[in-house]
Amino acid sequence: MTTSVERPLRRDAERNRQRILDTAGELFAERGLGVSLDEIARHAGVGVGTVYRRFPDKEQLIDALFEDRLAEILATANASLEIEDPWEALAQFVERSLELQVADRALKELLLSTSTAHARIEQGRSQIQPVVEAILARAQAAGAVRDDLDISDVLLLQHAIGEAADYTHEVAPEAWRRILCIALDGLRPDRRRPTPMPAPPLDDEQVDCTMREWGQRRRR
Amino acid sequence: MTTSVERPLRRDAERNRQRILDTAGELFAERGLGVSLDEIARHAGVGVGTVYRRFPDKEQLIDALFEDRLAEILATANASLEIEDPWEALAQFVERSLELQVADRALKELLLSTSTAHARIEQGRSQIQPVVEAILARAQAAGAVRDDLDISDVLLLQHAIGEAADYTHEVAPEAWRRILCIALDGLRPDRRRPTPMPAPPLDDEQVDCTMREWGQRRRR
DNA sequence: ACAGAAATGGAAGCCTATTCTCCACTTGGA
DNA sequence: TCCAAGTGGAGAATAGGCTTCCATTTCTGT
Repeated sequence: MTTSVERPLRRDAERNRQRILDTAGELFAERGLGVSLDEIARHAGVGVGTVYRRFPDKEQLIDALFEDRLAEILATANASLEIEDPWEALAQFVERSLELQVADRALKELLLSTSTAHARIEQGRSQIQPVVEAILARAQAAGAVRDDLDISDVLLLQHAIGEAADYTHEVAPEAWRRILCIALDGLRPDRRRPTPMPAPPLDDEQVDCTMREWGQRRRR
Repeated sequence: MTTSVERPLRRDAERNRQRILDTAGELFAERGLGVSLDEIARHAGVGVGTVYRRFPDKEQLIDALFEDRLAEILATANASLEIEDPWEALAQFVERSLELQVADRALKELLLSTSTAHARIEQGRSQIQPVVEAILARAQAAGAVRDDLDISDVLLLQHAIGEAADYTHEVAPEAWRRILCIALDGLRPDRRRPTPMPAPPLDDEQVDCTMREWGQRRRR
């Protein structure tokens, strides 16, 4: 290998590299992995050429960015495993993990799809799975969750609720918590009263806005 | 108006028109409103020109197709309103409406977004809303549903579960029923036992396939 | 202060995909 | 038989993405 000696970047280059990483992080978070490199460059105040000089292609930029975001979810899962109440552990994990996904659209996309292009991210995900399994198993053993619940249901619920969050994101950024509340209530083996809703419902105008906004986004 | 006399189409033209409508219906159902007119023409075995001769643009083709599909949902809602048990009425409506949406991706897209381009469809949707409101109000009056539930939650739940259905569609087309089951259990004001799940969970391999497949679809 | 290596910007080339137009040709049916 | 109605599909127009290239600018060590 001729590139084995890593010579440090020139100071301005290092600054630009960081700028690109930061900007890409923000744009991906806001609008998903679809954002073009042209746009990232523009927002970062550099030329496209500069982006390509640092990151051979889009995939590698993404890898560089999201490795540690996945670690965050893993940490969340582990933290939940420490919570004494087995039900609280599960509920907290789902809620916290959804919060992260809602705050970062690209993270959600990476979490829910597999691609051979992102080996390192793939690996991050495979570390999370067993922890979630443990959280679920414990809750089930304690009789805190319906016992026909499967780990795949947890994944699907996250996808479903995450999508609802996207839907209302611009208009009522907390509305997804209502759906989560309903879903969590549905996970309990028995229940006397509904859990109080953590957010107000959408009014007619908000529903209108949401649908109009969604229509426009689709059209793009 | 010079076009007031509607002269009938030549027989071959009428046959082609129907072919286009049928094919478009199938393709839209399968892959959503994103399908191109070129593709519709190819599948219908006609030239693009023929499509444009019959339908000035894509919007009008869509309008022509989906007016009666919306009527179907309206009929479903009205039918549910006839059901004696107020809880069953709500549950059946949500389930049946989701079944229609799962079977037709384009229908789902139209149902959840607003666009000035589709006035007639817009109008169809506005007829459905009050019926759903009535179904919900009745269930609430009977104490069959948690009373902090709002009509907007029903919409959001449909969006969420419909999306989950899309996610697993290729691999486990019935999996969404599990999520619906959980959500419906979450809507009840109290509950001693979980409702039995209506479908088996996904196994590891199915989860893998789902995620891989989803990753590929996104990339397009 | 200067040489020269490193880094830069962004126009340009090259994709792929879409919607929609146009017209030489074919076909149905009075 | 004849001609208005109908047809197919090449291609214009538009849009948007990724990637390359190189004349120019900026840094850094001496």
